Amino acid sequence: MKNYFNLLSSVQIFKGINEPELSAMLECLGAKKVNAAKGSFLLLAGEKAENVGILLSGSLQIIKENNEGERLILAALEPGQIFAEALCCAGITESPVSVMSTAESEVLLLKFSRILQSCSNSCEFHQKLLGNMLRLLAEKNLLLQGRIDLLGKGSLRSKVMSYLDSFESQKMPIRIPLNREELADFLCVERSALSHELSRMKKDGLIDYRKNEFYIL
Amino acid sequence: MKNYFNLLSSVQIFKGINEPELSAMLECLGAKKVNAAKGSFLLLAGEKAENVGILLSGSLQIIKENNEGERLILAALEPGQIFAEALCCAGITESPVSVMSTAESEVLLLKFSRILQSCSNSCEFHQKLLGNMLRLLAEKNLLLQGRIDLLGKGSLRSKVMSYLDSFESQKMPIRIPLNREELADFLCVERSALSHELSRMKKDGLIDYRKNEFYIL
DNA sequence: AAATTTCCGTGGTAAATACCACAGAAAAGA
DNA sequence: TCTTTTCTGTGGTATTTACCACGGAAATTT
Repeated sequence: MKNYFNLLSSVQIFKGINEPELSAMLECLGAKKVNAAKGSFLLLAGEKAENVGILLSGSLQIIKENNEGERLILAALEPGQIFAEALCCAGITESPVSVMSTAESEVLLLKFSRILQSCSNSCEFHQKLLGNMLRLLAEKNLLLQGRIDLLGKGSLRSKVMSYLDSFESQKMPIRIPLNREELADFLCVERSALSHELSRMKKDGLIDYRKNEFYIL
Repeated sequence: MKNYFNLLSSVQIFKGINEPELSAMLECLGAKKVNAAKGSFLLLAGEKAENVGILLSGSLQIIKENNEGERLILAALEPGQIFAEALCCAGITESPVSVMSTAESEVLLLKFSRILQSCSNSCEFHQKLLGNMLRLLAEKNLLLQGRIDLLGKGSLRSKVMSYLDSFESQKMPIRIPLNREELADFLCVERSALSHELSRMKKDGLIDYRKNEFYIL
């Protein structure tokens, strides 16, 4: 497990916990490393999530199938990210989503019940762990809230402005990390409709842009 | 404080904690009851939230002002509901929202730092409290996620269907708790556009409804 | 460099939704 | 009961967005 220390120490859920403590904790938490072949599932919709997962290597997708059988990709996970934490914390008995490995992946599973209960060794870092967990959930909460604000905007134009405003703290050539198609997906609109609106906004003197460098005027 | 025991025991954050334990915990948590006059603010945008609030009586609104100075009401709280928990847990130093009392209100404030640290009395119910907190945040998380799914739907028709589907476990006359205007707000569309689409859906044989009783056909 | 692929803007049309106005139904009050 | 107010549906028009098709720019590959 030690070869993953660098990665694990960068995982938000273990923030502020250093190596010797971490090793003890992993023991406490019933950590189990599993390998997932490409195309295999770490969690199926309908199951109960008993473990919080940490992706060590490879890649995962969080997938939701609607009643028409269409697969919607809710998120693509990279190494270091965690999954199923909200399901565990909420005690959901029938997961609405599945987790699929999209490559040969290594995953660390932590028993959620052990996260909650202070372990028999009563290791002093449970508190830190719980604080981290709270912070993670709360941050995601605020992130989701922001996304709802944005999606609730009536017009495509205000969605774009909201999106750009979310970078407000930074200096002006705003370099957005999404290409047009990804931005359109994020704003839940058509790519070409987005392009149309962007050029209208440029014509109206609201913004300027070249590829993914934007300026609010 | 005792006169609020019935209310407090129904507050999710105290679920599973009975009266004698609760009294001790409130001490632990530095609970402080404050009265808020109508129109006064319990938290201002830009401040740091240090306390988790529980509304005992009266009513509160969570308000966000955008850069055009328009006030958007994010939520209206009723007695028994809590607020500022996500801000506290995420350690946000500049709240993006304000909390205003819209009536003569009584509020219980709990120091967040005390929630996190196991208190000197090391009362055994901190663990339960933390578990409740995790659950609350996670449930809200999933709720928000569902709302994003819905808002991301392209058409008004699929928004309506998503909304109705969310009641799927229940038997058929689905009684929705919102009137047309509120439903329109929730779906982020115009009320009259919603009415138009509803009657089209009825004409197309997808649904039937009378006032707020709906049937999926 | 040439060829291929991906990305992006644009025109035009169809469809969806917003917006306005109004009227009847239902609910609340007097 | 009568009045008043709120809620809901509907018609009509304006606006917005989706959708399709295409071509040029930029990046990638050969």
